[in-house]
Amino acid sequence: MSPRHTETRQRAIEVALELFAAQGYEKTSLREIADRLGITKAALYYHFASKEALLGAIMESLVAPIDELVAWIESQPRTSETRREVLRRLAELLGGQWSEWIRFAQENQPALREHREVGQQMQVRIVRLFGAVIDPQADLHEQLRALLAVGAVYVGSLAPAVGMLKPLGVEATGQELTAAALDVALELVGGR
Amino acid sequence: MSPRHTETRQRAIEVALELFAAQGYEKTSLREIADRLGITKAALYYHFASKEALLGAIMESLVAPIDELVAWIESQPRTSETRREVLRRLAELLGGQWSEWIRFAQENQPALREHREVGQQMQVRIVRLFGAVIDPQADLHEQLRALLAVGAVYVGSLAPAVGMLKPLGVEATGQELTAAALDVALELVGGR
DNA sequence: GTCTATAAGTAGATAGAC
DNA sequence: GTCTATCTACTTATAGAC
Repeated sequence: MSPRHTETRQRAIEVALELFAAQGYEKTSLREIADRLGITKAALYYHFASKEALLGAIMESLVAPIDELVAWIESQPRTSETRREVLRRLAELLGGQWSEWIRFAQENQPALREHREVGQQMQVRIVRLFGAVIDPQADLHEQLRALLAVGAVYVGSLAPAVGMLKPLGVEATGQELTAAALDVALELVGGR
Repeated sequence: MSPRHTETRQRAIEVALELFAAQGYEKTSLREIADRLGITKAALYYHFASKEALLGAIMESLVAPIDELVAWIESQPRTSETRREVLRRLAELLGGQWSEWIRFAQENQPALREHREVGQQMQVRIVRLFGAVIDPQADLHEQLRALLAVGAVYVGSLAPAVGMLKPLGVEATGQELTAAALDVALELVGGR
């Protein structure tokens, strides 16, 4: 059992998230993380029993805000207006505090899949999030539109991060794209 | 210079693509690839000067069909109907022969980014593909709708592969989702 | 074209002092 | 909590025989 709330431990989680997102999980060595923290590899092992444990700690810290949103969602009535509000909040989050995690998850799917408990924990959240937008009573076509609505919000938050806009000659800020994506998403679940 | 068209070389490319897509580039060792081929590591080095060269060879084999589509696109007049046809062909390809590559690229972004020539080669194609759907004369909002249209097709091809459908209780085949995604995409570029 | 053998490096992880 | 030192288990890559 390692200490849960030390300063170094917290910094390690932040640094590791950043490096994992930038270079990938496999490519990032514990030595590199330790160097950035100004400590040694061995010291890092005081805080985390293994590299995988460090990955787990990152997930824990990221899963908390997701749980809040999911809890709020599931406390709401399953109306069309709730679905629209979910999309709004999702767009907000994906463009904001989650953007780093999205990059991280996007670039480390193999690692997350390998470490099962860690990865499935996340999968469950995502499924519940999607579940809040998809009406189980609706017909297939409408369900798929809802699925794609979430996809649109996702793509809208992803494209600017990937630097897809400028090479295309599209003069838009990330915010503009996110807003446009939300428009499209709302339209898709709006019953058209 | 290694031989370009030997049997073993071709099989190596296929096996490597499969393993890289399944486990990630870093996690897959040359020993593992060699074992699957029934040869030794050193023999593999006869065909590819390095691990990175093997990655490059994979890209080469995948880039060819993309170039064909892009060439066709750019030979067509820039009409609204062309854009719609591009989306149709894109959906077809993403659901078919490209699906393995998409998975591969999706899961190996860090590796592809690191090996510059290899990764940017691909980036160029993608930009040209998007460029065929986005009308440079249109206003920003319409451009973003086109961007999201491609995103929808992409998500439509991705979701079934990721196994996102069943956990959500959505009873659809990959084909149905791909078709629905195409519907949505066409709607998005259809002038609302 | 494929092999054996081995070089040279780096990873994750541990022991034990301070 | 952090250190030095070390272990083991790989990895990519090369040299040279067959």
